[in-house]
Amino acid sequence: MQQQYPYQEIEQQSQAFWEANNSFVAQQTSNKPKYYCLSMFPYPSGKLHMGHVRNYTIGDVLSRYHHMKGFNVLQPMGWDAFGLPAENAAIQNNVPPAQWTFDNIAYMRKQLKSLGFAIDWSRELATCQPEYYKWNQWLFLRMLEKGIAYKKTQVVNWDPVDQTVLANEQVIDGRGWRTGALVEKREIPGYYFNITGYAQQLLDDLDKLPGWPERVKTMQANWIGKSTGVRFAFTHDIKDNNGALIDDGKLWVFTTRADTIMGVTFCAVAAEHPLATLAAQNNPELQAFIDKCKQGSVMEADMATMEKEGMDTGLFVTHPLTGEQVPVWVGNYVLMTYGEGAVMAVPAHDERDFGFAKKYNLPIKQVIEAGELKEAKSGIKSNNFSEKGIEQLNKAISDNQFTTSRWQVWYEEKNGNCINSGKYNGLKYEAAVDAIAADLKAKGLGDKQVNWRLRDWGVSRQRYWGCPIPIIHCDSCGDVPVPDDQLPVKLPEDCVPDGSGNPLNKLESFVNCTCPRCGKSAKRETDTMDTFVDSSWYYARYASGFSNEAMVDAQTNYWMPVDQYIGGIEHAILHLLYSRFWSKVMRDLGLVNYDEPFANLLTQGMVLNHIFSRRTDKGGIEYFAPEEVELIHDEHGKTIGAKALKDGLPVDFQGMGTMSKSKRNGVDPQALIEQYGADTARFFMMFAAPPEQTLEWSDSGVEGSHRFLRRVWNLGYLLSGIEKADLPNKLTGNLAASRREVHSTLKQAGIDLSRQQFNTVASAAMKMLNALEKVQKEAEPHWQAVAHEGFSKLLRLLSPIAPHITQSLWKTLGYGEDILKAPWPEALASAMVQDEVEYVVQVNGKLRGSITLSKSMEKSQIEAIAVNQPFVQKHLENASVRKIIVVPNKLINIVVG
RNA sequence: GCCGGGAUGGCGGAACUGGUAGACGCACUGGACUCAAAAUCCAGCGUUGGCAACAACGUGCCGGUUCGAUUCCGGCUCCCGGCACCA
Repeated sequence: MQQQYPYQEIEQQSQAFWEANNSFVAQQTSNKPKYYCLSMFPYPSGKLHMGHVRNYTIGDVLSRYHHMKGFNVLQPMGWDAFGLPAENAAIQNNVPPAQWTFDNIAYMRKQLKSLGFAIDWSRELATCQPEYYKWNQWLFLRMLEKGIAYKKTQVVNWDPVDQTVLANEQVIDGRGWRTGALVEKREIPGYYFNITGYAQQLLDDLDKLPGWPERVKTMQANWIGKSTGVRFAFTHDIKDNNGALIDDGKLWVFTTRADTIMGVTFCAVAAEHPLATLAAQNNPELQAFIDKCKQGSVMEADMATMEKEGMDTGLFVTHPLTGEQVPVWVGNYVLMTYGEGAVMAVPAHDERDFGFAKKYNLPIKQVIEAGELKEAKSGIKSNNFSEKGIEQLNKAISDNQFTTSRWQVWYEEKNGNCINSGKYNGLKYEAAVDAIAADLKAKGLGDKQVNWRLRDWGVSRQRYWGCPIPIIHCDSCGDVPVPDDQLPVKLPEDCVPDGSGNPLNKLESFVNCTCPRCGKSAKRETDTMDTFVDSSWYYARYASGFSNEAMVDAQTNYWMPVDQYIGGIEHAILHLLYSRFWSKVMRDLGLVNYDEPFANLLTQGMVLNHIFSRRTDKGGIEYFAPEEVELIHDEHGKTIGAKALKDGLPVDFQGMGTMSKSKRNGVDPQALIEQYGADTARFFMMFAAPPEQTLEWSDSGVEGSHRFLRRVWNLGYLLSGIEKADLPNKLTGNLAASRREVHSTLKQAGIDLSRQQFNTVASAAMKMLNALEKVQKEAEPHWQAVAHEGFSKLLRLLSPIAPHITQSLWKTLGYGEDILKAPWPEALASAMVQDEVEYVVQVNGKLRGSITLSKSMEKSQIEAIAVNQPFVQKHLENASVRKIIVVPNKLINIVVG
C-alpha cells in the first residue's frame, strides 16, 4: 500500500525542531575534538543557484556526519556583501546598494534555512557591517605601521567598464575578470600589500597542506613563481639628453643560467626599457618597432605564437667578466614587468636566444660541453631549471633511473663541463654558478638573487560599495592614518551611485573632515578596499566571539584552523592565496597562533546541464529550456535526437555547460525544493557525482532520488506499526543474507564517507533499502527485528544527506528524539560472518563458474573440489593442471597447460 | 611548451591494498494491475554469434610484468583545467 510522502510537512517540522532546540549552536567545549567545517560564503546576488546548493550540501553532510561521530562542530554562514553588482543594481533600480544587499541576504538566508543546513546562525556576519569592516581598517593601519601596507603610484590595470583598478590576479587574458572588458594601463596612486615579502613562506608552507588538492597547490606555486639565479650588470657609459648616465651606467639582467655567462653574444631589452627609448630618439625605424611591440602586447592571444623579432639599438655594453663589447638589441620577447626588463643572450644554450641569433645572424658561442646533445633533441627547453625539476632530476640521478629521455638531456647538459670559459673551464653547473656569482659580487656588479612572478597586492578601488580606506589627506601633514579610536570609518549607506565614478567623491559630508594631527580641515580618502580583503579573514571572525574590542579573541585559536574548507576551484589562486597571506600577517602581529587557515580543502565541481540550441535563419543561435524539448530514443534507450515541443523540429542536444540565463539551461533551487523537497535536492546532488567532479543535471535523476526517499518513507510507515522484537541468537537463510548485506554495505559506506565519496554513500543507502524491502516482503520469522535493526542504521547513515525525513522517521519509529545525537551506526562483525562462502573458479584467469564451500575447508580440499567441477574438467581434456591459486574466501584459479 | 587531472555500457557513475568489470541510479524493452493512462510492482538490459545451454570479445591505443591487470611498468593518442616569450 502506497503512502504519500509529505515532504513539505516533514521538512517544516524538522526545521522547527532544530530551531527550537538550537541544535547547531556551537559551544567552545573541551571534552570533544573540534571540527570546523566551512563553506565559502556567498555573495548575496539575489537568490541561491545550484552551485551554492551543492557547495553547502557537501559542507552540511560533513558537519552532520562529524556531529554524530562525536565532534564539536562549528558550521557558520555569512555574506561576502561588498562588491560591484550592488552598485550596478543600484544604478539600474535607483536603490541604495545597502538596501539591495540586505534584501538579498534576507531572501537567501530563508532559502538556506529551507534546505535544512546545520548552520550556527548565531555567528552570521556580513562584510558590509561596520562591526566587521572596522577590523579591516584596523589591521590595515597595523600593516601600514609595519610597512606591510604602503602607498605608491604605479601603472595599474584599469577596468574601463567598472571604472576601477584590478589586481593582476583579476586580469584574465587581458580582460577584467568580472566585466570582460579590455583592460587599460593607467598611472594611479594606491595602497599595496607586500605579499611578495611573504612569497617564500607562501611557497614553503604549501608543503604543510597535505589535505589540499595537488592541482591547487601547483597553481599557487606557479603563481608565486620562484626562480633562483643571478642578477648582474653590464656596464656602459650611455648618457641621456641631460648628460646623465642612464641607470648609473649599468644594464641589469637576471639569469638562472649564470654558468653560461661566458657565452653571451648580445643583450636584449624590452621595448619600454630606457636604453631602447634613448636609442629610438634618432632612429625612426627603431621607434616604429618599439611602438609595434608595445601595441602587440595588448593582443594577448597572439603572444604564444608570436615570432621572435628584434632590432639592433646600435648601443654596446661591456661584459662584466670578459670586458668584451656586447651589442644591445630590442627584443619583443623581453618583458619589462619581469626581472630587470633586460636579458643576457646565450644562443648556444637557450632556445629563444638560439632562434633569435639564427634569424639575425648573431654569433653563437658554445660554453657547455654537452651543447650538441641539446641540438640532437630539438624542442628541449633547456633554459630553465625549475627547483622542482632539479629536485626530480637529482632523485632520478641517485636512483640511476631516468623516466624520460628529456631528463637524460637535462642531466647531460647540467653535468656538462664549462668550456671556452677561461678560468671556469671544467666546472659543472652549481660550481660554475657559485664561482661566477662570487666574482661578480667582488666587482660589485651582481649577486645571487631570487625572482618572483608574484606582484604586490594593490588594494585601492575607486568604488563606493566597499570598506573605506582609513586615511585622511591633509595639506600640511600629508597622508594621515585615522586614529584607532575613530574607527570604523563608516561607509555612508544611503548613497545611490549614478554610474559616473565614485559617489563618495561628491559626498561632502564624507570627504570633508579635520586632520587628526594638526586639526586643520582635510579630505578623507574615498578609495575603498578590494573585496578580497573582506574575504581574507572572515573565517577567523566566525571562530571568534564577535567582540567590538578586538578583531579576534582567544576562541579563534580553539576553532582554527578550519578543518574542512569547501568551495569552487575558481578561487584556487586569488581568495586562497590572499587568505593564507592574511593569516600569516595576523600571526606575525600576534593575533593568532596558526600558520595556515585551511587544513583541508575540497574543491567542488561545477553543476552542468544540457544545452539545447538551434541555428536561426539569421545565423544566430536560439536556445531552448529543457522543458521545451523532447528527447528521441532508439529501442536501446540511446538518445538519438531532440525536438522542440513548439514546432516539432529538431534541435541540437549534445551540448553540456554550466547553468546560465543566456543558455536557458538554469534550474532554480527554489522550484526544485517546492516540487520535490530539500531532501530530494540534497540527495540527488550527492548521488549524481563525486563531489570534486562536474555534476550533470538530470530531471529524471531527481525523480529517481525522490522515488527512493518515498520508498524510505513507505517502509518507515510500515515499520511504525510493527513491534520491535529482539534478534534471535542465530539467523539463517535469506534473512541472514539480507542482514549481512545491510551490514556489509554499511561498512563500506562508512569508509566512503570518511574519504568524502558521497555518491557511493548514497547508493549504499539505496542498497540497504533494497535489502530491507526484501526482508519485509519475504516476512520470514524474525523479519521484524532484522528490519528494525537495519532501518535504524539506514536512517542514521542517510541522515547527513537527507536530514529531514530521517529525523522525522527516527522520532516516529521511537528510535529516539534527535537523530543528530544518535551514535553513528557501525557495522557488526557478527552480522557479517558466513559459514559458507561462494568461490569464483577460474581456469587460466578466465571465469568458468562458482562453487559454495564451507568457510573452514582446507586448501587441499578446496582445490580437489574445484578441479572436479564439470566446468573445469571440460578444460582438462587436452591439458593437465599445472598450478592452483586459492585466494581465501574469494577465488580459485586453476592454471592448466 | 610546462604543470595538474582524466578516458569504463545508451547516460551519470561503481570496483578498498592486482582477484567475479559494469555496484547504485537513470534511460530503454517486456509483463502485472487498470476500461485506459499515470503511479506502483515484477523481469530483462556491455557487444557479437546462438532457440538455448554456451562461446568469443570487451575498461582510449600499442607493448611489458603476472596464475590473474580498469588497477602496476614503458611508449603513445585524445579530452578537461591552470600557467605561459619568466630570462
